[in-house]
Amino acid sequence: MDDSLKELCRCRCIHEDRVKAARSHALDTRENERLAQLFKALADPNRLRILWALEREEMCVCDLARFIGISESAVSHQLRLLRQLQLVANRRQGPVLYYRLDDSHVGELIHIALDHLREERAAGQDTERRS
Amino acid sequence: MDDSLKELCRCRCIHEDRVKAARSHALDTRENERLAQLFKALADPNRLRILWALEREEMCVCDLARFIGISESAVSHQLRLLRQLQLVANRRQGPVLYYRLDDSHVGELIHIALDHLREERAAGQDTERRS
DNA sequence: TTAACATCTGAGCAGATATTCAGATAAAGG
DNA sequence: CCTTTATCTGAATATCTGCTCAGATGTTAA
Repeated sequence: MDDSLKELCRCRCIHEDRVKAARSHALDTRENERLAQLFKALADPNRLRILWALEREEMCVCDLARFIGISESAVSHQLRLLRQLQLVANRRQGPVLYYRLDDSHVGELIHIALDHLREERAAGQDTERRS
Repeated sequence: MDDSLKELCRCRCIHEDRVKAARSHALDTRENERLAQLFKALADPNRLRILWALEREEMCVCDLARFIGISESAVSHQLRLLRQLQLVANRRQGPVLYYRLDDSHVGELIHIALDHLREERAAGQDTERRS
Protein backbone atom coordinates (compact mmCIF):
# COMPACT_ATOMS: atom_id res chain seq x y z
CA MET A 1 0.00 0.00 0.00
CA ASP A 2 3.03 2.18 0.27
CA ASP A 3 4.07 1.42 -3.27
CA SER A 4 0.76 2.54 -4.66
CA LEU A 5 1.59 6.08 -3.58
CA LYS A 6 4.97 6.18 -5.22
CA GLU A 7 3.50 7.57 -8.42
CA LEU A 8 1.72 10.42 -6.70
CA CYS A 9 4.86 12.39 -6.11
CA ARG A 10 7.89 12.36 -8.33
CA CYS A 11 9.78 15.00 -6.40
CA ARG A 12 13.14 14.07 -5.04
CA CYS A 13 12.87 16.37 -2.09
CA ILE A 14 10.77 13.90 -0.15
CA HIS A 15 11.82 13.43 3.43
CA GLU A 16 10.92 9.79 3.90
CA ASP A 17 11.54 10.03 7.61
CA ARG A 18 9.10 12.90 8.03
CA VAL A 19 6.48 11.17 5.94
CA LYS A 20 6.84 8.02 8.00
CA ALA A 21 6.69 9.96 11.25
CA ALA A 22 3.61 11.84 10.07
CA ARG A 23 1.96 8.55 9.14
CA SER A 24 2.60 6.91 12.46
CA HIS A 25 1.32 10.00 14.26
CA ALA A 26 -1.71 10.51 12.02
CA LEU A 27 -5.30 10.20 13.13
CA ASP A 28 -7.05 7.13 11.85
CA THR A 29 -9.29 7.65 8.85
CA ARG A 30 -12.54 7.18 10.68
CA GLU A 31 -11.71 9.64 13.42
CA ASN A 32 -10.33 12.16 10.97
CA GLU A 33 -13.55 12.04 9.03
CA ARG A 34 -15.72 12.52 12.08
CA LEU A 35 -13.56 15.44 13.08
CA ALA A 36 -14.10 17.07 9.69
CA GLN A 37 -17.81 16.39 10.03
CA LEU A 38 -17.91 18.14 13.37
CA PHE A 39 -16.11 21.23 12.06
CA LYS A 40 -18.37 21.20 9.02
CA ALA A 41 -21.32 21.59 11.37
CA LEU A 42 -19.73 24.79 12.64
CA ALA A 43 -18.76 25.99 9.19
CA ASP A 44 -21.99 27.68 8.25
CA PRO A 45 -23.01 31.19 9.30
CA ASN A 46 -26.59 30.27 10.08
CA ARG A 47 -25.70 27.18 12.06
CA LEU A 48 -23.22 29.27 14.02
CA ARG A 49 -25.93 31.82 14.77
CA ILE A 50 -28.17 29.03 15.98
CA LEU A 51 -25.53 27.48 18.22
CA TRP A 52 -24.43 30.83 19.56
CA ALA A 53 -27.99 31.72 20.45
CA LEU A 54 -28.74 28.35 22.02
CA GLU A 55 -25.65 28.57 24.16
CA ARG A 56 -27.38 31.36 26.00
CA GLU A 57 -30.95 30.16 26.18
CA GLU A 58 -33.19 27.51 24.70
CA MET A 59 -35.36 28.57 21.78
CA CYS A 60 -38.02 27.07 19.55
CA VAL A 61 -37.75 26.67 15.79
CA CYS A 62 -39.98 29.63 15.28
CA ASP A 63 -37.86 31.90 17.46
CA LEU A 64 -34.73 30.87 15.63
CA ALA A 65 -36.28 31.45 12.22
CA ARG A 66 -37.35 34.90 13.25
CA PHE A 67 -34.04 35.63 14.91
CA ILE A 68 -31.93 34.65 11.91
CA GLY A 69 -34.32 35.79 9.25
CA ILE A 70 -34.67 32.57 7.29
CA SER A 71 -37.60 30.19 6.83
CA GLU A 72 -38.60 27.74 9.53
CA SER A 73 -37.98 24.97 7.08
CA ALA A 74 -34.38 26.03 6.63
CA VAL A 75 -33.93 26.18 10.39
CA SER A 76 -35.47 22.76 10.77
CA HIS A 77 -33.07 21.29 8.23
CA GLN A 78 -30.10 22.77 10.03
CA LEU A 79 -31.38 21.59 13.40
CA ARG A 80 -31.75 18.09 12.05
CA LEU A 81 -28.09 18.11 11.05
CA LEU A 82 -27.05 19.43 14.46
CA ARG A 83 -29.28 16.90 16.17
CA GLN A 84 -27.74 14.02 14.24
CA LEU A 85 -24.33 15.12 15.42
CA GLN A 86 -25.74 15.41 18.94
CA LEU A 87 -24.77 19.04 19.18
CA VAL A 88 -28.29 20.12 20.09
CA ALA A 89 -31.20 18.43 21.82
CA ASN A 90 -34.83 19.41 22.30
CA ARG A 91 -37.68 19.07 24.70
CA ARG A 92 -41.29 19.16 23.67
CA GLN A 93 -43.86 21.31 25.39
CA GLY A 94 -47.14 20.73 23.67
CA PRO A 95 -46.62 21.32 19.97
CA VAL A 96 -43.54 23.44 20.54
CA LEU A 97 -40.01 22.04 20.49
CA TYR A 98 -37.45 23.90 22.55
CA TYR A 99 -33.89 23.38 21.39
CA ARG A 100 -30.77 23.70 23.51
CA LEU A 101 -27.08 22.94 23.22
CA ASP A 102 -26.35 19.32 24.03
CA ASP A 103 -22.63 19.69 24.40
CA SER A 104 -20.24 21.77 26.39
CA HIS A 105 -17.43 21.52 23.86
CA VAL A 106 -19.31 23.40 21.17
CA GLY A 107 -19.36 26.62 23.10
CA GLU A 108 -15.72 26.15 23.95
CA LEU A 109 -14.82 25.65 20.30
CA ILE A 110 -16.62 28.79 19.25
CA HIS A 111 -15.02 30.84 22.00
CA ILE A 112 -11.51 29.72 21.11
CA ALA A 113 -12.14 30.41 17.45
CA LEU A 114 -13.34 33.88 18.39
CA ASP A 115 -10.21 34.46 20.41
CA HIS A 116 -8.23 33.47 17.39
CA LEU A 117 -9.99 35.97 15.16
CA ARG A 118 -9.71 38.77 17.65
CA GLU A 119 -6.02 38.23 18.33
CA GLU A 120 -5.33 37.87 14.65
CA ARG A 121 -7.06 41.13 14.03
CA ALA A 122 -5.14 42.83 16.78
CA ALA A 123 -1.75 41.59 15.63
CA GLY A 124 -1.14 40.96 11.93
CA GLN A 125 -4.46 42.56 11.14
CA ASP A 126 -5.97 41.06 8.02
CA THR A 127 -6.84 38.00 6.06
CA GLU A 128 -8.05 39.90 3.09
CA ARG A 129 -5.13 42.21 2.51
CA ARG A 130 -3.59 40.08 -0.18
CA SER A 131 -6.75 39.72 -2.15
CA MET B 1 -35.31 46.39 9.66
CA ASP B 2 -37.33 44.52 12.22
CA ASP B 3 -40.51 44.82 10.28
CA SER B 4 -39.04 43.26 7.19
CA LEU B 5 -38.69 40.01 9.07
CA LYS B 6 -42.25 39.89 10.25
CA GLU B 7 -43.29 37.90 7.21
CA LEU B 8 -40.69 35.22 7.63
CA CYS B 9 -42.47 33.57 10.49
CA ARG B 10 -46.20 33.37 10.88
CA CYS B 11 -46.15 31.27 14.01
CA ARG B 12 -47.77 32.61 17.11
CA CYS B 13 -45.43 30.82 19.44
CA ILE B 14 -42.73 33.41 18.98
CA HIS B 15 -41.13 34.57 22.17
CA GLU B 16 -40.35 38.15 21.27
CA ASP B 17 -38.27 38.58 24.38
CA ARG B 18 -36.03 35.67 23.50
CA VAL B 19 -35.62 36.82 19.93
CA LYS B 20 -34.71 40.28 21.11
CA ALA B 21 -32.26 38.92 23.67
CA ALA B 22 -30.70 36.68 21.08
CA ARG B 23 -30.33 39.62 18.71
CA SER B 24 -28.65 41.84 21.23
CA HIS B 25 -26.30 39.04 22.21
CA ALA B 26 -25.58 37.95 18.63
CA LEU B 27 -22.23 38.21 16.93
CA ASP B 28 -22.03 40.87 14.29
CA THR B 29 -22.36 39.66 10.73
CA ARG B 30 -18.77 40.18 9.76
CA GLU B 31 -17.39 38.34 12.73
CA ASN B 32 -19.87 35.54 12.36
CA GLU B 33 -18.83 35.07 8.77
CA ARG B 34 -15.14 35.00 9.57
CA LEU B 35 -15.87 32.47 12.27
CA ALA B 36 -17.62 30.24 9.76
CA GLN B 37 -14.73 30.69 7.38
CA LEU B 38 -12.28 29.55 10.02
CA PHE B 39 -14.28 26.43 10.83
CA LYS B 40 -14.66 25.77 7.13
CA ALA B 41 -10.90 25.59 6.89
CA LEU B 42 -10.98 22.79 9.43
CA ALA B 43 -13.95 21.07 7.83
CA ASP B 44 -12.09 19.01 5.27
CA PRO B 45 -10.38 15.66 5.94
CA ASN B 46 -7.29 16.48 3.90
CA ARG B 47 -6.83 19.92 5.39
CA LEU B 48 -7.16 18.38 8.84
CA ARG B 49 -4.50 15.83 7.96
CA ILE B 50 -2.23 18.63 6.82
CA LEU B 51 -2.74 20.71 9.95
CA TRP B 52 -2.43 17.74 12.23
CA ALA B 53 0.86 16.77 10.62
CA LEU B 54 2.23 20.31 10.66
CA GLU B 55 1.43 20.67 14.32
CA ARG B 56 4.16 18.13 14.95
CA GLU B 57 6.81 19.13 12.43
CA GLU B 58 7.26 21.33 9.41
CA MET B 59 6.92 19.64 6.04
CA CYS B 60 7.26 20.54 2.38
CA VAL B 61 4.48 20.31 -0.19
CA CYS B 62 5.99 17.18 -1.57
CA ASP B 63 6.07 15.45 1.81
CA LEU B 64 2.47 16.35 2.46
CA ALA B 65 1.35 15.08 -0.92
CA ARG B 66 3.08 11.79 -0.34
CA PHE B 67 1.82 11.58 3.23
CA ILE B 68 -1.81 12.14 2.37
CA GLY B 69 -1.79 10.40 -0.98
CA ILE B 70 -3.08 13.21 -3.16
CA SER B 71 -1.43 15.30 -5.86
CA GLU B 72 0.96 18.11 -5.06
CA SER B 73 -1.36 20.45 -6.87
CA ALA B 74 -4.22 19.54 -4.57
CA VAL B 75 -2.00 20.08 -1.55
CA SER B 76 -0.88 23.42 -2.91
CA HIS B 77 -4.45 24.57 -3.36
CA GLN B 78 -5.28 23.61 0.20
CA LEU B 79 -2.16 25.29 1.52
CA ARG B 80 -3.07 28.47 -0.26
CA LEU B 81 -6.40 28.51 1.49
CA LEU B 82 -4.77 27.86 4.85
CA ARG B 83 -2.15 30.51 4.12
CA GLN B 84 -4.78 33.11 3.30
CA LEU B 85 -6.40 32.45 6.65
CA GLN B 86 -2.99 32.69 8.28
CA LEU B 87 -3.26 29.23 9.71
CA VAL B 88 0.00 28.10 8.16
CA ALA B 89 3.21 29.88 7.15
CA ASN B 90 6.24 28.76 5.20
CA ARG B 91 9.93 29.34 4.93
CA ARG B 92 11.90 28.83 1.76
CA GLN B 93 15.09 26.84 1.62
CA GLY B 94 16.28 26.85 -1.94
CA PRO B 95 13.43 25.71 -4.15
CA VAL B 96 11.70 23.94 -1.28
CA LEU B 97 9.01 25.52 0.85
CA TYR B 98 8.64 24.22 4.36
CA TYR B 99 5.22 24.76 5.86
CA ARG B 100 4.41 25.02 9.54
CA LEU B 101 1.44 25.94 11.71
CA ASP B 102 1.17 29.67 12.16
CA ASP B 103 -1.29 29.64 14.99
CA SER B 104 -1.55 28.10 18.40
CA HIS B 105 -5.34 28.12 18.42
CA VAL B 106 -5.62 25.66 15.57
CA GLY B 107 -4.06 22.81 17.47
CA GLU B 108 -6.20 23.70 20.44
CA LEU B 109 -9.37 23.61 18.36
CA ILE B 110 -8.53 20.22 16.93
CA HIS B 111 -7.72 18.79 20.33
CA ILE B 112 -10.96 19.98 21.87
CA ALA B 113 -12.92 18.62 18.96
CA LEU B 114 -11.17 15.29 19.42
CA ASP B 115 -12.07 15.30 23.09
CA HIS B 116 -15.63 15.89 22.09
CA LEU B 117 -15.68 12.93 19.72
CA ARG B 118 -14.02 10.60 22.19
CA GLU B 119 -16.30 11.51 25.09
CA GLU B 120 -19.32 11.28 22.86
CA ARG B 121 -18.22 7.84 21.78
CA ALA B 122 -17.70 6.77 25.36
CA ALA B 123 -21.07 8.01 26.56
CA GLY B 124 -24.02 8.03 24.20
CA GLN B 125 -22.00 6.07 21.65
CA ASP B 126 -23.34 6.86 18.26
CA THR B 127 -24.06 9.46 15.70
CA GLU B 128 -24.92 6.94 13.08
CA ARG B 129 -27.26 4.69 14.98
CA ARG B 130 -30.36 6.43 13.81
CA SER B 131 -29.42 6.32 10.15
C1' DT C 1 21.47 30.92 -20.90
C1' DT C 2 19.34 26.48 -20.49
C1' DA C 3 17.53 22.66 -18.00
C1' DA C 4 15.64 20.62 -14.01
C1' DC C 5 13.05 21.02 -10.01
C1' DA C 6 9.52 22.46 -6.46
C1' DT C 7 5.68 24.89 -6.19
C1' DC C 8 1.85 27.79 -7.73
C1' DT C 9 -2.21 29.07 -10.45
C1' DG C 10 -6.58 29.31 -13.32
C1' DA C 11 -10.08 26.78 -15.71
C1' DG C 12 -13.26 23.20 -15.71
C1' DC C 13 -15.83 19.40 -13.91
C1' DA C 14 -18.01 16.14 -10.46
C1' DG C 15 -19.86 15.90 -6.17
C1' DA C 16 -21.53 18.24 -1.89
C1' DT C 17 -24.48 21.81 0.43
C1' DA C 18 -28.22 25.27 1.72
C1' DT C 19 -32.28 26.92 0.58
C1' DT C 20 -37.06 26.80 -1.08
C1' DC C 21 -41.34 24.57 -2.04
C1' DA C 22 -45.00 21.39 -1.35
C1' DG C 23 -46.76 18.20 1.31
C1' DA C 24 -46.46 15.02 5.72
C1' DT C 25 -46.55 14.41 10.74
C1' DA C 26 -47.67 15.17 15.63
C1' DA C 27 -50.12 17.68 19.40
C1' DA C 28 -54.18 20.52 21.14
C1' DG C 29 -58.83 22.00 21.04
C1' DG C 30 -63.40 22.09 19.42
C1' DC D 1 -63.77 13.35 14.05
C1' DC D 2 -61.81 17.74 11.90
C1' DT D 3 -58.99 22.01 12.13
C1' DT D 4 -55.22 24.60 13.46
C1' DT D 5 -50.55 25.06 14.85
C1' DA D 6 -45.60 23.90 15.04
C1' DT D 7 -42.42 21.22 13.10
C1' DC D 8 -40.54 17.88 9.92
C1' DT D 9 -39.30 15.81 5.47
C1' DG D 10 -38.02 14.77 0.43
C1' DA D 11 -37.28 16.62 -4.00
C1' DA D 12 -35.53 20.18 -6.85
C1' DT D 13 -32.30 23.78 -7.67
C1' DA D 14 -28.60 27.11 -7.46
C1' DT D 15 -24.33 27.65 -5.38
C1' DC D 16 -20.05 26.17 -3.48
C1' DT D 17 -15.93 22.98 -2.97
C1' DG D 18 -12.07 20.02 -4.04
C1' DC D 19 -9.90 17.69 -7.35
C1' DT D 20 -7.36 17.20 -11.87
C1' DC D 21 -5.08 19.03 -15.75
C1' DA D 22 -2.19 22.09 -18.31
C1' DG D 23 0.72 25.52 -18.08
C1' DA D 24 3.19 29.48 -15.35
C1' DT D 25 6.48 31.07 -11.79
C1' DG D 26 10.59 31.22 -9.24
C1' DT D 27 15.03 28.92 -7.75
C1' DT D 28 19.30 26.35 -8.48
C1' DA D 29 23.01 24.48 -10.94
C1' DA D 30 25.51 23.51 -15.28
